[in-house]
Amino acid sequence: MSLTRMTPELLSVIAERFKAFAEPARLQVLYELKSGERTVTELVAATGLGQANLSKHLQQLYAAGVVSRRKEGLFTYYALADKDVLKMCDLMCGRLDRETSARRKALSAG
Amino acid sequence: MSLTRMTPELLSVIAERFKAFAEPARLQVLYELKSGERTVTELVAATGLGQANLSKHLQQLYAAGVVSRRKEGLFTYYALADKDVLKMCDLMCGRLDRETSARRKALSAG
DNA sequence: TGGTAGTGTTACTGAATCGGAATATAGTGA
DNA sequence: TCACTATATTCCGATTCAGTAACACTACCA
Repeated sequence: MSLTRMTPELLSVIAERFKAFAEPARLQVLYELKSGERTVTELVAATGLGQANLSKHLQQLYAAGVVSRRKEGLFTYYALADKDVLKMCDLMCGRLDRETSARRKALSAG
Repeated sequence: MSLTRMTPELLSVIAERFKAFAEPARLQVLYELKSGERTVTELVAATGLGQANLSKHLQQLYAAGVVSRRKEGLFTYYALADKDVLKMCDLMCGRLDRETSARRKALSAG
């Protein structure tokens, strides 16, 4: 929210971007792409998602600027768009970590 | 994704957290809370959202650990849970900034 | 005690969305 | 050209979700 003005349009765009991360299947894809670019077939095998389903998720991730793609013959290689993608996930996971450990502490303190 | 293992349950939890940010109305609330805690009535006035609608959004934000709350008499004061909430938004906005400026550059170069 | 204001909850409707099956498209090789 | 493979797209049923109206609850005050 460092942006100067918060118009409804801008809020929608930001919400769209977050929505890209707000799905287990898409997070799973990002997790797989962490170790490098992958073809759709590889991602199907790694995630267990259906090909059509995965393809649609990849379009969404691409439209949201979360992943990049590169065509090579029959194959399409997908990769994380930049480092901030993982930073984003780490930040969210960090929040989770602190929360669960706080809850653990609260429970043990009883 | 710094977490060691990525189970389906964990992916769901993370997705839930992102979902809290993935809505213009909720982002608007977070934007308002940036400058300090607010009552529900104040948020209704500031955002233009219906009271029932806003109340539900606040429950979701609270359940996701994004905001904290404090009751005082009739009023309930909501506030951002921690600094990482804004960090998250800034990170996303930063991505947007770079992207739009890159697009601008591409257009002017084109 | 009754009334009022702030907030939360429930029931409902329309819109968005996920997943799968079938189909379409594009590149490759015989 | 024909078949085959990798990927994208369309259509559909089921589920989820935002918004609204009506109602419930609770704290305060006369």
